[in-house]
Amino acid sequence: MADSPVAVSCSNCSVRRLCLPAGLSLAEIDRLEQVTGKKKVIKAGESLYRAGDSFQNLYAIRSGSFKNVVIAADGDTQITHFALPGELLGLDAYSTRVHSSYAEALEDSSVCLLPFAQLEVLAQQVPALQQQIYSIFSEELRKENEILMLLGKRSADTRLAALLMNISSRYACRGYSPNEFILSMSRTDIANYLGLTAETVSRLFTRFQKQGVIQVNGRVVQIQNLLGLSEIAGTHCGYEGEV
Amino acid sequence: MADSPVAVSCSNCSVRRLCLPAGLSLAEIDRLEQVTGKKKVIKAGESLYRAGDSFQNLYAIRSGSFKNVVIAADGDTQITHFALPGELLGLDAYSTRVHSSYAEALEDSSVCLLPFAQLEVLAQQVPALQQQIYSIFSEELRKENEILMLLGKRSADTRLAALLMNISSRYACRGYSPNEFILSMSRTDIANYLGLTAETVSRLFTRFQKQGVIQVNGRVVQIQNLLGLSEIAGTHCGYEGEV
DNA sequence: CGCTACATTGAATCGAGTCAACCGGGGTGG
DNA sequence: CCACCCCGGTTGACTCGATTCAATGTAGCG
Repeated sequence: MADSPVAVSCSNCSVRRLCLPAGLSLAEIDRLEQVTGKKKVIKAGESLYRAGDSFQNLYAIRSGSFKNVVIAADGDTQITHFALPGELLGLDAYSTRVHSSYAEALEDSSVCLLPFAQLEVLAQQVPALQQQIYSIFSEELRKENEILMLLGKRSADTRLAALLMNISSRYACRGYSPNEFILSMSRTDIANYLGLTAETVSRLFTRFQKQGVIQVNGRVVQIQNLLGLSEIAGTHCGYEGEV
Repeated sequence: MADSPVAVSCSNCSVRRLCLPAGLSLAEIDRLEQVTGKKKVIKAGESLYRAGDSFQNLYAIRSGSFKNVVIAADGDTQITHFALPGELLGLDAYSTRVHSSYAEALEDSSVCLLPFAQLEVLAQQVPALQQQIYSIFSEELRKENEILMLLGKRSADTRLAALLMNISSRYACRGYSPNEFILSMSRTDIANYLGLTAETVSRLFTRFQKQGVIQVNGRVVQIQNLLGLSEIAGTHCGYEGEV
């Protein structure tokens, strides 16, 4: 929401290190910027795309955060990802040409539109971009594997601790404090993502607080004992090397 | 195991429809075959690659089946995928250049080696191949999302029913009977994949049998009431459109 | 001011895990 | 050839973590 109306450019974007331009030369970034002209602002609670929408763009988050949600045939939902600045949304729609999930802003946010048809052509000409796209796809797969491990094998407290570690380290990557942050998602969202109920998540927050590993006040979280938290997470700290 | 020693070629491969050549012209497949020369046979229980191995190849399954397993810091494992002929293994290692998971043959199997460095160069020249690679990556992401839903939200019986539906439909895609098949994985593997214990899986098999939806004898499964099974799976049949 | 949505807390329930015993087939070695 | 063991699978009894249901608290907003 605090975005000035200046032209969008990767070269002065604060998350370029984490985003599509990573690993590209200045000349290559120049060419990329011819594709990434448009910016879009999304208010908290609004959708960037919906399940069923035709696939046109990838979206690179400039600021804010999103939840990515898949919907089962019976209407049940599962949050698969909390996305932060620098991350790409919409990758899973490429093969079917239709979005099978939706992305909803957790706070007022802004994104770059990346028309995939154009991006594809450019990647054909710029090997480094091609490689970066593969890299992002591959990294997404690796991250999903970590979450599978969390949902398949871990107890409730381990799951929540791992999520907190993960968010903390991703904020740190983006230059924010790893020890104090505001969760942009509700307890219900956290519970959905972790395969738990909101009640369980709430109880865990108060338990962690009693144990002295964190301090919670609504959505404001301070980590007071990072080591303790990582022990609860079982050294699966932030599910390792997450961005 | 039943593979003759003829040269590997995509054009006469029974799973080319499901694999990398899908959507390529004959001329393009010709070029692809210059990259995919080598075949490798893997015996049941052996690894195709291990966690920590450097990333050199993608592997396309010609025959047999594999489990893909991620390993946590504490040694705990999670099967993320049961892979069948036509599917690609190793995609998640691209970004780090190191395999973070391992792939183990569930039965005697054979694979094509796809040196990624060469594949990448070829994809740069052949847009249809480029698109097929994106498509496979994207499809993998979509499939993982379905599994997340399964692990995050579903009861034990729903999980197993969904897996059976999934395997059934994937066999059907490959020209085998959807109603009678031999599971190539152990109960323990199924349990690990579904986030359950072997005991629970075993109990479910006998319960499904008592309910008359399937007939089980060790690893031989006959589906007797597909509709009933899909109802237990909650219409999340085979987690939709799986290959 | 009161409505609504989100969050917390408590008590009771239940699904799946744990622990342990047992079965049966296949391979090994005496 | 048979005895034995080992491993995968099955079954039962008990336990426990997380859900469910319900009540209460709290903050933001028209």
